[in-house]
Amino acid sequence: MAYRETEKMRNRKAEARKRIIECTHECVAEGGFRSAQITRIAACAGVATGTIYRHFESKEDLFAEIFRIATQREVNRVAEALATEGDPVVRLETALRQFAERALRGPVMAWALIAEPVDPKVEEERLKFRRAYAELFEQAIRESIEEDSLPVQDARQSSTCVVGAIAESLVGPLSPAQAEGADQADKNDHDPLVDSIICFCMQGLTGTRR
Amino acid sequence: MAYRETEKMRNRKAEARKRIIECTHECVAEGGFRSAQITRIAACAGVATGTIYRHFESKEDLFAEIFRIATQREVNRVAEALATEGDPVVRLETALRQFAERALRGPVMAWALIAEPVDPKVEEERLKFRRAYAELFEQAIRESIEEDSLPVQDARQSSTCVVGAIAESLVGPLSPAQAEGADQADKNDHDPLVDSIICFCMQGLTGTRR
DNA sequence: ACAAAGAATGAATAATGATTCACTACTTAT
DNA sequence: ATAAGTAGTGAATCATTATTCATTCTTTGT
Repeated sequence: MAYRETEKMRNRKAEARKRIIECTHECVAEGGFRSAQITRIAACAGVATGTIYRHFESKEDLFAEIFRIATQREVNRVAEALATEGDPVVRLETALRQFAERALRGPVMAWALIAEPVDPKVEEERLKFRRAYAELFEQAIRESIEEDSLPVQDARQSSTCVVGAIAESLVGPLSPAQAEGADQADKNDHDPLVDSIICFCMQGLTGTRR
Repeated sequence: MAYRETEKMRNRKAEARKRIIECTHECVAEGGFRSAQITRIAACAGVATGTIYRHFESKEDLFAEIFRIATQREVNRVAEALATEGDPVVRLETALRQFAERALRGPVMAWALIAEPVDPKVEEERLKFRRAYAELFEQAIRESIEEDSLPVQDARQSSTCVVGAIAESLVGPLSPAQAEGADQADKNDHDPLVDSIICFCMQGLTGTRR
């Protein structure tokens, strides 16, 4: 009875774990899950490959955790935008814009979260992610319909279309613009591209020219 | 000087090649490019793995060819629907419906063509595929704008949104419905799901309630 | 029937990348 | 200082697949 886990050790381990998570996030944001190999992540975090496995059961588990974290952040932003007071359609538009802007700011990560093929455990997280979005957008659409701010429609389906329209708009730019995309990252909040996407989506929802 | 390639042999080879192509198509339609391994394809086509390489330079080349063929078929259908006479907006709607129905009928193949990550040579084909669609839908949208049948908009962007809305609508059903999807394959031409997608898209394009 | 040429074969090889594990180094309590 | 226990290491292993190539089988012209 000599060694007993102490606070100091717990902290150190927690830090290592955090570092691994951050590096994985970084790798995924750079090239998607596909390019995030354990070896690369380990090197980036400054630990041995084996160390990864002291902190995570498997690559799948690690990825699932990354996914959960990244997703939570996105969903929270949208939820915030939807939680304000005022015209429900305006709130919806704001939330969609939020979503589109964030996605276009980090297209590789957005693609990884939305469409990149992943292993089952990660896919499971993705389903929760989708459900979370569905609940948010759908709910907002549904409320708007009840208030006669939107015409009657299949809220779930409309929500899907909206997410798809935005996703596709960024998958296109993905192959050529990957490198340059990072440059124009955080400067302008008023991209005409976003405007035209949002315009399409809002028209799709409202059936009203804007 | 004994053996000289004869007509009979040429035919036999051509048949083998065709069989390989068909089986590859089948495998891709079943589980995407990812699940189409050379061994599986060879087994399905009733030849040895090595034989595949007598007909195709590499897996990438084979896939590129499959992609080209499948794509050509899809694009042709849409082109046909767009080539008719009459109200350009109606033609557009018909073409979109065509596209959506076909995609939802074979969602795995559609996903493979639209969004599955693939090797560079295949990705190159995908770019051509995208360009072909862009040219079709965009052109139609552009013409409609000129005739004042559609409000002024970024035709390229709208086309992207439309493709995305449809694609996302089928990616959702993909994971759960894969198996059952095949069953309801070719029966009904009037799916309410398609209706609501098309409704959203047309409203997105026109800004008019329908 | 025979020999020359090509086609087909599939076991062996190569390449990639996740995971393990025998070992070392470090922490802690006595 | 020492022993007991834990964390970290990274080369070795395992698994998966594309690709090769020495060998066998077929076809063809004489």
